[in-house]
Amino acid sequence: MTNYSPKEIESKWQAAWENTQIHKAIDFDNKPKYYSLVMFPYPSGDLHMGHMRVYTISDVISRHRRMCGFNVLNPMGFDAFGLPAENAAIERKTHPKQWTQKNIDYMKNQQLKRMGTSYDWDREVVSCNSDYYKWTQWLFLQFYKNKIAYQKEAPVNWCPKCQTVLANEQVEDGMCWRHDDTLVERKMMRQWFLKITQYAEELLNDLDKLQGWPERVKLMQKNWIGKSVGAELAFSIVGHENLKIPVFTTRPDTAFGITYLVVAPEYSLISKLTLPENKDKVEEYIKKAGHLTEIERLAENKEKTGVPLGTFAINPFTNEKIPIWTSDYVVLDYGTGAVMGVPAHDERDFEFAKKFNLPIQQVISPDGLTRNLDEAFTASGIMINSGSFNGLSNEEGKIKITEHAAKNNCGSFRVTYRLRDWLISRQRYWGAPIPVIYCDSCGVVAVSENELPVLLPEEDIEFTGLGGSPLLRASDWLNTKCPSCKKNAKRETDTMDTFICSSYYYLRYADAKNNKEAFEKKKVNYWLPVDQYVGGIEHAILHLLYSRFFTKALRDFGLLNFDEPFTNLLSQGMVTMFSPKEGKIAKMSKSKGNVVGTSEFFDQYGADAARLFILFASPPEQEVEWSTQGAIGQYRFLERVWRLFFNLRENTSLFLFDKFIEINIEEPVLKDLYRVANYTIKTVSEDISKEKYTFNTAIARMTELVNSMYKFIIGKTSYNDIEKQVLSFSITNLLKLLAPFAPHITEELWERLSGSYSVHQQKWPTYDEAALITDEIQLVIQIGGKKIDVLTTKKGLPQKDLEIMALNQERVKLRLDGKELVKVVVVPDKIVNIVVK
RNA sequence: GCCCUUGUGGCGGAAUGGUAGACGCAACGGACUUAAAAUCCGUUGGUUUGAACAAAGCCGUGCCAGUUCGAGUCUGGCCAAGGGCACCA
Repeated sequence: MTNYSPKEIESKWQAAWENTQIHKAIDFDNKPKYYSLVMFPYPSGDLHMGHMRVYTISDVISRHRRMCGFNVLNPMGFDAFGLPAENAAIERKTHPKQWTQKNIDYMKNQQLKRMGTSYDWDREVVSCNSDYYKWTQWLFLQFYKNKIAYQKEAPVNWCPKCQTVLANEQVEDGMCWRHDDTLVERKMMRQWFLKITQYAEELLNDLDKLQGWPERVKLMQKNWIGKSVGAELAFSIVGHENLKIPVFTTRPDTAFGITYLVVAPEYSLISKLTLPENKDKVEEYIKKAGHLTEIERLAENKEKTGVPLGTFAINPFTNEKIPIWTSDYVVLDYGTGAVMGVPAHDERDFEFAKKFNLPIQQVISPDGLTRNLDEAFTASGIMINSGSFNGLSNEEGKIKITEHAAKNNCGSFRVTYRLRDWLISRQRYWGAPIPVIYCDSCGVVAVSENELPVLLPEEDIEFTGLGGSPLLRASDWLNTKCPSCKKNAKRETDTMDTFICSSYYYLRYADAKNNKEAFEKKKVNYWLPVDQYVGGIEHAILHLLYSRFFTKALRDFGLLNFDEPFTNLLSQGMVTMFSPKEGKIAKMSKSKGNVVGTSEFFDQYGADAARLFILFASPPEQEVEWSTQGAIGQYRFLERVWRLFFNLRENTSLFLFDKFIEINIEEPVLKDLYRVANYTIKTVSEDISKEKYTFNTAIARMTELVNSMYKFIIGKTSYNDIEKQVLSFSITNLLKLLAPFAPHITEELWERLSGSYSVHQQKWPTYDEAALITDEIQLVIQIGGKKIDVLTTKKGLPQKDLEIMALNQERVKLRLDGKELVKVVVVPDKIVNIVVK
């Protein structure tokens, strides 16, 4: 017997798989297709055990589905544009491209392949290569043509560390998502946006179609989209007969209680609406508000501030003059950028009115009475002080008031979303250039499709990190001719958010080498949607929302035929470990100083053991704490499998055997082993299915089978024919069941067992239903629901017999003495519960 | 503040409303060995009675109620931890 040497066999089989191309996905194959996808990584340079998890989960699924007879697409690529490469360039004076390429080579060959993953590398995509970003740019042009990409001047989030603007989704608690210590600043800038809000309703509604998504992810998206139903009311302005201020409200029922209006400091009409004598104060206020960081503006207990503009509006319901104010508690890009102030029934308005002594008019009451309010009354109630609407419930009032406003031309029903348009320009070099040219005579002109790609200039670029994007100084590149009038013009220097690249990579995999189009429609419609997507919860909104939006927009452009890109989603939990820096268990990451590298462990114990541990230690959605001790435990399990195999081969001339045993097995211990083997096939198959994905219990069941086999063979050196069959059956099927989890050791043992290649091309086993039937059961006897005794009896006895048997047990009799028997509940073959008084 | 999720041994975690703690880690004991490591076989929730390595009892799934013959599992309330949103009108 040789020793189990993972290092040797793992590299041997990795080479064999590559040479024989057994993981190739075939376009339009006869077998049913299965698209298994894992979120492609950013090539940061070094994967650690924390990264292993997602690839392992996805690989187990891919390998299992192949054995089940699917034509599996399991691709891999790199999300290769982005800031770290550029920052590395600034620090180390290398080019971002070289840095990125070096990292990709290392991750691909030294890490992903060594883990035993089964990717079809022929379909690799690298988003920073021009044969990929050409299509990123082409898609941008489609968005532009369809008026979904547009420019606007807007208050944007600026990260001083990234030196660029960020999308809303990329700001967390007022901090940059990449720098949780860096406050995002607010700036007014002219920027490129994608009109994701046009799809808000569909993005929300189609969440219901995503039966295979975790509820929490759908809920997060729902909250992010943030639909509110209400009304828009328009207010005339005293002295400006042709102007109106529209406001959005969810409480039109409180219209009679409006005592003022507030507009955002950035509101476009603000200077027009400001009286000369208020001008200085208002301008000063606007300036101050503009300088606040997001966190200061949103601070929870921040006292309300604001100044009056001096002009008045008319409340169309009461015909009263109400003052117009500006305050930073109103944000420009939600609703209409203006709100109606109803202090009696809104906490924020109440606070504002108290501070500035504005009138408070109660119009909703729980009991119909008016009283002095100490705080805003925000609950439901009856309408009062509301003219002809008095006495209505406020819910009815919402409808009646809006209808009334519509009739009088000062309002309508309206729905608003919290979702904002996606800001996609970035003031950085290492991204796909936005294919647009600025011409003094023609204005904004799109680069024509046959001029693509707009290549990133690579020569003579200096990375200093100062003075904005290096593209601003690449004069040969920057200065160009206008596509329409041929006069001198300048290129757009902003590049695209890298989330654009990752919003369609899963489509490109279907046709990765196509140099004529982004993808052939037929191929995309064949492979997509993705059957199983695996990735981290951190993309619950970001990448997953953007990709859903892309799919819907591309469908509307006629490029594909489906509504949702990812049918099933598995959000795996993070890998944690004790961090000495934080003094607690934390997500494994370089910055927290708690990473465990892959190479050392692979060298000593093998990728198979690492894969098993990471799957075994907890269910996939939960966190898992890395423990090298625990992983060694799985290495020991593999050694046990290895030794068991050679022990049996020496003593029983083990052979490939996967037929069911038809004759009745007499020997009870052997019969039980056969039952356990079949039970293992059943449960592992269930645990690995998409309804469960409980790889931890699947591995536990296989461990139990191995333990049972050890118990069976202990002290035995010779075996009869039927024993040889049962043992061969158990080993043959164990190797197949274990193959997706531990692909190398099973391949090696399979070759030794069968002399053939490959275990990964075997059919997934089925189990012998008859073997699972036992003729004895454990009957539990309870008194008042508490376990008293357990009897082993024949299966299928009548209820009455079980009851008599239970009542005759000594331990039962002892306890029933002097008590009154109320009733006996019998669950056949399971339990007898005796109820006493 | 609003919404969601999770609370089970020393630890990670198992349990279609029916024997709580599968499987693994750690710990301990035995066999093998000159010895150690490795391996194989066991023990391991707490507690009480008992001379006992015999045997038996009681308690136990965050806390308090409820439904049920029976609750880790279902319902309501509370506590704690984690996550999402947040001056969104």
